[in-house]
Amino acid sequence: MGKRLGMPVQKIEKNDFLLRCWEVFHLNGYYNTSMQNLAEATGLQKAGLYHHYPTKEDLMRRVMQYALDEFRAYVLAVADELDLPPEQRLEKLLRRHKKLATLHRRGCFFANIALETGREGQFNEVLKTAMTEWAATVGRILLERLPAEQAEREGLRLVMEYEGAVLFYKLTGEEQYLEDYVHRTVALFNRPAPMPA
Amino acid sequence: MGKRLGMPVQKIEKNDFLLRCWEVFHLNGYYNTSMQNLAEATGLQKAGLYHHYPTKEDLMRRVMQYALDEFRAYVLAVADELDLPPEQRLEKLLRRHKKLATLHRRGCFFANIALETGREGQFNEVLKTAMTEWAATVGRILLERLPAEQAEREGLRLVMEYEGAVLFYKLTGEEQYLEDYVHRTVALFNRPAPMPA
DNA sequence: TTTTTTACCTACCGAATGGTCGGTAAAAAT
DNA sequence: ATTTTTACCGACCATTCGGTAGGTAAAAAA
Repeated sequence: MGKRLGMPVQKIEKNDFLLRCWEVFHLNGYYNTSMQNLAEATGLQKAGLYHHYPTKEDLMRRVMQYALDEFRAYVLAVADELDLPPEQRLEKLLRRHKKLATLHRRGCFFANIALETGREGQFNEVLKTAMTEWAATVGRILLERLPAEQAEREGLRLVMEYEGAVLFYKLTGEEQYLEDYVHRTVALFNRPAPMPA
Repeated sequence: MGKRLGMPVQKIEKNDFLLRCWEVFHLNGYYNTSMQNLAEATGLQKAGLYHHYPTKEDLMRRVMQYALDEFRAYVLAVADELDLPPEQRLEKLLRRHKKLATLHRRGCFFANIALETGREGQFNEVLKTAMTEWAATVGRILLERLPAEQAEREGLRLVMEYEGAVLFYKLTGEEQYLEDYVHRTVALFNRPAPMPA
């Protein structure tokens, strides 16, 4: 697929490479992942990594961009499946995220890295983009059933609540926390919305 | 203050020691904190730390227990201030947690460590205790205004939403996320509770 | 007064860390 | 056919890592 030009035998496709790095970072966190770990996971040698990326931080930044792209394509894109009614779109979107979170029982990649690096951290820009975009996307779905201002607020609130649910899931291993979240969110949305002004 | 017996000149009080370690762990995370960092923060030498705690993991475990004790005494204890009406107790409790979260802009210590170490992590037991105890405490306050089952569910949900708000706060630095959370939570609680069955 | 116990230090260990250097081989460009 | 560009590797580097060994000094116990 898509051979790039001017290269001798490439051992691994770029997207495959980024995926494997993402898996390792997601599993171990940023600081607890070594370049050696990444080399083993991708089949390259450590120096091979440095040929493509000058530092670990740069590599991570690239991985985060990749994760954001995948997140958009796999989760957020559901919001544009306009053949479905908004309630079903919301549920489908939430279930996709749930599948990601439970994949290796690692929860939300962005939240993990955000809380690990945090305080004006090196990756805050991408992380901020991911989270706000997510909240905005949920808000956009809600817009079809709720007044504009309320939809936006509620989209943000739902994402917050979801991240909390993931935290409890990660701690306990109980998928029920996520399942309950999806249920009560969908239920909330299937009603005429008895929210306070 | 409480001199312990059978000791030569102690350089630092035990609680002061644990507090300083907690600060460092809270600021840098677990993996990104070295024993050297902790030594510098406490005024001891590295080997001095190992005299008191056999491994970094053991030390962290002790710090987490300390954090849990402080959390109980400073935040959760508010739930027992029965001279206040439950609404005010809830708000006071939330504001205390907010003060902790904004202290060094580091958010919730327990959530940070949970998401960093996670997957059947070394500290999950204490973390689970902290989080569920917190949710239960909020639920106990709500019990005075809501039916039992609903109070428990809502206590958990409020904690989840709070952790999500902290995540956004950490990413953006916007304290407003936390302030909004407190406002809408207290507002929600000051009404006759229009929750779905 | 001697012995024990404790708190802590200096100096060190092997392993792992992020990162560099100088190659090699193959495809592509000339 | 030659040169350039690229992907990658083995070996290495200084530093830091978690952790240990052996000692010193002082308070407490005997």
